[in-house]
Amino acid sequence: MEMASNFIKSIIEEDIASGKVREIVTRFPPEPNAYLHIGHARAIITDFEMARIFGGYTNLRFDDTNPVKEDAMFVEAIKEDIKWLGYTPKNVFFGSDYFEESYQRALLLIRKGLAYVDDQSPEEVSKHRGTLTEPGVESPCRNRSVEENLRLFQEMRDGKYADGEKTLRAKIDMASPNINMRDPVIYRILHITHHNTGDRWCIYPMYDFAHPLQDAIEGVTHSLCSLEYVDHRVLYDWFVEKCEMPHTPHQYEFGRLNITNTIMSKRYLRQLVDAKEVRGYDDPRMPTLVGLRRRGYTPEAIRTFVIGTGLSRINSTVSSEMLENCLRDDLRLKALRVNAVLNPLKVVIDNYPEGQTEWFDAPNNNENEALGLRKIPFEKVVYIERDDFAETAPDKHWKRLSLGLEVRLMHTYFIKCISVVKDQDGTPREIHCTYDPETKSGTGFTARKPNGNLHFVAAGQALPATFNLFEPLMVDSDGDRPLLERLNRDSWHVMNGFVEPSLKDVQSGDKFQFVRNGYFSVDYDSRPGALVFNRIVELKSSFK
RNA sequence: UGGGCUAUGGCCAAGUUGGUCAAGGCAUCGGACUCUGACUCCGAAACCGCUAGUUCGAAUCUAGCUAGCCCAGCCA
Repeated sequence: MEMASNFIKSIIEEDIASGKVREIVTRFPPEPNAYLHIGHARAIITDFEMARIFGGYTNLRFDDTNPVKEDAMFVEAIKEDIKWLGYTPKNVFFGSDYFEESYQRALLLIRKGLAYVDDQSPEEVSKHRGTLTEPGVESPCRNRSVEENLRLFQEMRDGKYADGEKTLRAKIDMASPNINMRDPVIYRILHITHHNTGDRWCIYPMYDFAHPLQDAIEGVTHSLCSLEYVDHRVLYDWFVEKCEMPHTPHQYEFGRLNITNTIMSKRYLRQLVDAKEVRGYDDPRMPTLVGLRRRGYTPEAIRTFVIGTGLSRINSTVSSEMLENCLRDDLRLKALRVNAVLNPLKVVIDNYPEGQTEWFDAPNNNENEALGLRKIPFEKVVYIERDDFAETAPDKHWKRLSLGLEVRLMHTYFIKCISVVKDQDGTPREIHCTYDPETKSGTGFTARKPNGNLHFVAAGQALPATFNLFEPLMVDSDGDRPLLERLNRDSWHVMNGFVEPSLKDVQSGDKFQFVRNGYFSVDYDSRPGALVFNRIVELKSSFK
């Protein structure tokens, strides 16, 4: 699937047409402090696709300028997720690779009288910043001499000051209506060991200063980010210009991607894990890439979803059904369509010989012959879904089994229900049927129409299996109450049933369509003899 | 009158030298087909946030208005 027309693509096309840029270079700059989720997928896919479409390339750059928040463990996880999505960065860099250069550029700013060391405490800085409607007040340190600033900044670097004691600030405009321009802090003191640079530095650049410099150093042409950075763009441009960067990157912003009934913020996801409301970041109900992967989502489905939802300057909330549809679409012709009974009801076929097993050919995918055939067994005792039987048909639209009605067990025979054995409470324990040898599949029998086609599993050949069915962790319609209050605590249902024998040797991650039910993926915990399947999505159904 | 951004059917989203019926996807509702109530195939809905202008003609131009989102971390 190709990306449709969107405003960023148009900008790039114009830039190429006008000769403004020759090769497109983008970057994906995650901060290594969390697992990636499907919201990030939009950024990743946009960054990589934009470069790919125009024959350029994309760098992966870990934005590790704040050692208090970051963790090397996420570096590998993020690399893995990007690879899984199908992308390969041209280079893998770290923001910390540019600490020395950033430092030199800060020095340049100081020499040009465009940066100064401030002695104010964080509280004072905050107080003097002003408000949305009132200008800020200038720091008493604002007009220090270049020499003094140079000396102080050197001392900051040398570790003479404690955390928070001093900062380096850009000298811009304390009265700017854009608060980002009110002398933003560009270096802060942090006596902490950095996962990459160890104890080499105790001053670290802020995002607003570091990011444009990193982009410029790498030769990024189009620096794509989300809408909340619109107000930072003027600062971005200011730093590139004032620091005299030899290359001028440009920032473009697009809206974030949200999905209905899906929690997407780092904070909430962490909360779910910490509160043990889910089994970890790779819980199949989580919107993290590791969670979606475990659930069984394919990278292709995620890519078509992201590309299909388009790109604009609106923070959009796309229906989760769209994502589900992308998964079905991806697996429709790829997945083997096999039989699984999640909630079994025993069916005894009275007139079928005891101990006999007949093997029938069944297409693995009736829309894709290339996937071939497999054998499925038929026997005297089989299982069907409990939902596929009702003692008396509820209405004329009922296309399943009932007393006196005849249905086809797919790829085998018609069976007719003649009696029901019930438990004390009235629930059917088993039902008795007869089969009609005349109706054998493949013989071209057309004398009667069955009242439906049911999937089944022959009892003697059935493999026991566990099925995990999922619901959203929360529902949007629950309003604005705190997350943990509107959590759906019954979002994971476990069913125990059977699958057909052809599934004996499935491997973790294998995907199937369980006929008339949905798409399933073999869970990581699945073992031969103890199969575990996760339902990725249900099949659509017009059954009411 | 702080600054910035946005506004096209239920949800996304094309469309910007003004002019064939305002793409497409998801969802929804009908119908056909079917050895999956799946798939597939037909059919159905918007006058483009509002108002007033410019024009033979505007979603596309102008003015005013309304609504939503973002910004006061030594976070990113």
